[in-house]
Amino acid sequence: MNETYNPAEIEAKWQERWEREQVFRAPDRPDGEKFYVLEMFPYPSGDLHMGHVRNYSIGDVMSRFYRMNGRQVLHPMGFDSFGLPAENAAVKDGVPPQIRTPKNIERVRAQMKALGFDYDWSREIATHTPEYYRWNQWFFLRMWERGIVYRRQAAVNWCPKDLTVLANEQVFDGRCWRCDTLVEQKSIPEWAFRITRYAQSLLDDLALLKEWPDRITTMQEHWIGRSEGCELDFSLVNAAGQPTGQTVRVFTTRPDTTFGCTFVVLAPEHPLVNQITTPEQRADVIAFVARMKDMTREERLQEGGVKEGVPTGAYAINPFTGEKIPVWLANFVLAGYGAGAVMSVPAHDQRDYEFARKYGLPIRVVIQPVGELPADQAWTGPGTMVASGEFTGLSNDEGKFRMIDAAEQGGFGKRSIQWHLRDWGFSRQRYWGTPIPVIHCEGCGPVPVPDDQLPVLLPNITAFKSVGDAPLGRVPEFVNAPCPKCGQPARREVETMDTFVDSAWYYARFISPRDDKHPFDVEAARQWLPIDLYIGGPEHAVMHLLYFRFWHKVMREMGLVFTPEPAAKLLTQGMVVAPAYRSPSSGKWWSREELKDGRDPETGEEVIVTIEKMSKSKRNGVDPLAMLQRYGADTLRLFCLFATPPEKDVEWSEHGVEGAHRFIQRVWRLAYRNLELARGQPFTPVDHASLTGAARDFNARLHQAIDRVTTCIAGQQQYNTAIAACMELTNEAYALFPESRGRETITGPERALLVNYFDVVTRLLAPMAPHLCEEIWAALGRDALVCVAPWPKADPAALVKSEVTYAVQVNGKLRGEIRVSADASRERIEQAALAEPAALRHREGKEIKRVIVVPNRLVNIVVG
RNA sequence: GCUGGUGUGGCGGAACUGGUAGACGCAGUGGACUCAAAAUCCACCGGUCGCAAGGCCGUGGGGGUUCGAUUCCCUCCACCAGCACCA
Repeated sequence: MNETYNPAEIEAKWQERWEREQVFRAPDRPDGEKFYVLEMFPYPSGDLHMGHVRNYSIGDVMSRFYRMNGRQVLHPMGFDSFGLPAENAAVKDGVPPQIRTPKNIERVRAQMKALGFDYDWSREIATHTPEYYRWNQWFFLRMWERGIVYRRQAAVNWCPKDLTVLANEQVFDGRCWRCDTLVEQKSIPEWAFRITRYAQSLLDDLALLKEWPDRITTMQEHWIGRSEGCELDFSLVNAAGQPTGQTVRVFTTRPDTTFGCTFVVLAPEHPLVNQITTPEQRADVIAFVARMKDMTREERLQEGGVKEGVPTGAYAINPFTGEKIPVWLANFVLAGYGAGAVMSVPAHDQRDYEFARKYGLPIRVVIQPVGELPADQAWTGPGTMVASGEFTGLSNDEGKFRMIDAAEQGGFGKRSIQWHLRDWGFSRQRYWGTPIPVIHCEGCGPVPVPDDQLPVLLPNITAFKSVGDAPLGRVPEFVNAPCPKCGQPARREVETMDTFVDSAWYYARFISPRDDKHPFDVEAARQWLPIDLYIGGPEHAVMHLLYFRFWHKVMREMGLVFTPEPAAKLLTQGMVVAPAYRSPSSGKWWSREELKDGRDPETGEEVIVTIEKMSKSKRNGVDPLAMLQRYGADTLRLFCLFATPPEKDVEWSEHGVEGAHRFIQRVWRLAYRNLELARGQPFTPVDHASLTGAARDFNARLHQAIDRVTTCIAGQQQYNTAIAACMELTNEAYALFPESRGRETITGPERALLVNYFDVVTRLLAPMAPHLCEEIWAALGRDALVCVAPWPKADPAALVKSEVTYAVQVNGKLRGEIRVSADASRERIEQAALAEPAALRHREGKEIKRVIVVPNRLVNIVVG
């Protein structure tokens, strides 16, 4: 230990020793209480950003904390290394992904090591390697056998910039989740996972996720979107009322309002549109359908809720009233939901109401609320059924069930549940992903590649162009293959898998990452899973986290895992944000350095300052490597943890970093200055009862700090307050052992307290600032590493207070304080409070009505 | 519009189960050390009235329950996030 704190030197030293001694290596199977902590693995883009540093720092605290608490810890790391950015970069600069990716992984891994994270690197995986993706293919085949994989022709979300299909979850506000481009609709064949088969269990099991943030489970609940109701068939008739033999099926959650249904509306894409449109309406209908088709889904929904429609000229029979009602088309009816058709009840549905008012369609009230019907809008609440034939007089709740029963008996309807969740279309028209193990044969159709031919290797493409078809189709050696069934020449599937497939099960691969016979060791997985703590950003609330749960349920059915859910606890950490500067006229982003006196350097106009997530495009990023060089890993980590609780966004602050750095140096200086006194001394239990004065207070603080830090980390996961407790303790140590105090005066129990302070503070801080603590720990003469030292335990005797401070209030207002011994009787406390001079002043001349004594807290004297 | 969340000093944030609001850090002010500066150490640091002792106000606004409310209830406001014509 040197006089000056030199992070570069000590951090490299300890990282090297940790690696040499393999201290973070997890056993194949845990032989005690286990703790599996996992951070969402990164896409290796080349350099870590601050968000990663924060995410991984949190995981590292938990991992190190539980290791010191005697758990068998599994804390692995890998790379989500397939994906578009590498491929898009290749189009730009010609460096193919298979060259770029391993280089990037090396850089990122080195950066992670420089930050001192305690990963078990022997378990590293990278999803772009055949050793990994062959198991994606293996799962694909198993899921095919189970009917979970299928091929469909569907209207898909197409990102024209990334040139690929996107699943529903991957579209935000009509834009691509990755590049923010407006998504188009396109009809092409694709592969899909039947995730909807698991909709009910994905929904039900949210209840098991008690340690997931509510907002994440709520978002999933909404996304899965279960809606209960019934389907009803409406027979079609012509204008003269003669049956055409066709029926249109609608879905409704409000069968109780059917007597008020005065028209039926189809989606413009509804398959019946062509057949039922009358000649008189044909021109209007064709124009309307064409106009809707030209609009993106986004535009169609965007129009501020303007309802538009056109009559088809056809009519339907309301199955309950027998009445002839018109059939319309409207923009607000979606082909993809329910039956693509609705029965419109304008009196009791706001959309239908607006539509009916606009086009002069009849509005018929069939549910009477307790009070008045609202004016100028639909009544969508509960009530009594009126004008509803035999159901009149029932509550609408009961009517709902009776009418479904009637419809089922009449053969024109049935109970039905609709879901917002769609199947997961996972084929991607790109190169850098897992090849889909299928061969298309003219005679046999799509044929799965047999297991013994796995992996289907990704061919080595080196020339990239930006075109809208799958690049693998341009590699004849890859495409041409014999049909596994009939042996005739056939063509391989040229699309690749969505990279969310890779991340759907990687947590299980970490259990036995080198297994070349199975995706993972089932017995080891039984012991290691579920993940005890999963940490990542909330942006994956309904993409990754839904697929990940789905895949786990499939694996459970396959007998590979044994818990209903993959992760017991989820911690969603906030973003790292910083001020960003934008010109109001050009919309151009500037870095802080580029600004001239806070103004746009080109136009001189005042820039708009907003707090934004750190990003290259907004030019407000801070490079972790530069910070690492300037302050060291411990400071950087400590800042990320101290600034704010983990779920909140943390605003980057250079001042804040300096504060963290200052604290580290404060601990360092105190240690260095007292090294001679403390070296070679073991932790010495001190008899608290024998201590007096400042020494006694200090010992109490020391043990309180142990308590606080432990509950802050294990309980509420508030690392900011854990660190604050260490700072307070250090401030106390400075007060008791100031620099001015001669070393020779620190003897006996005081010397033991000094030693114990270092002994405890290095262990308490070790999960957060591990290198600093190793260095001081070693300087104290400890042989073993602090990262495997046992977590300190508070001495209960030191936590018991002999004297307690009571606040004295008069009518709830603080007036003074008294100190009484901890075992004082209620009467003694009351007496002392009544004698307190300040309180006395405030109640003189008034009658005491009541005295409230709250043990260990306060005395409130109520006067009148 | 719906759902969820948040609102505390100049700033980031603390506060157990209703019990002394503002821990800890940042910024700021003053002092010690220094030839000087930096670094460091110490002290002060919500507003307001007051020379002071001390008083009054104060956790988005208003109301309520309570001896006592940042915490519980009602209501309003602001901001953030997600979903959004889902029948």
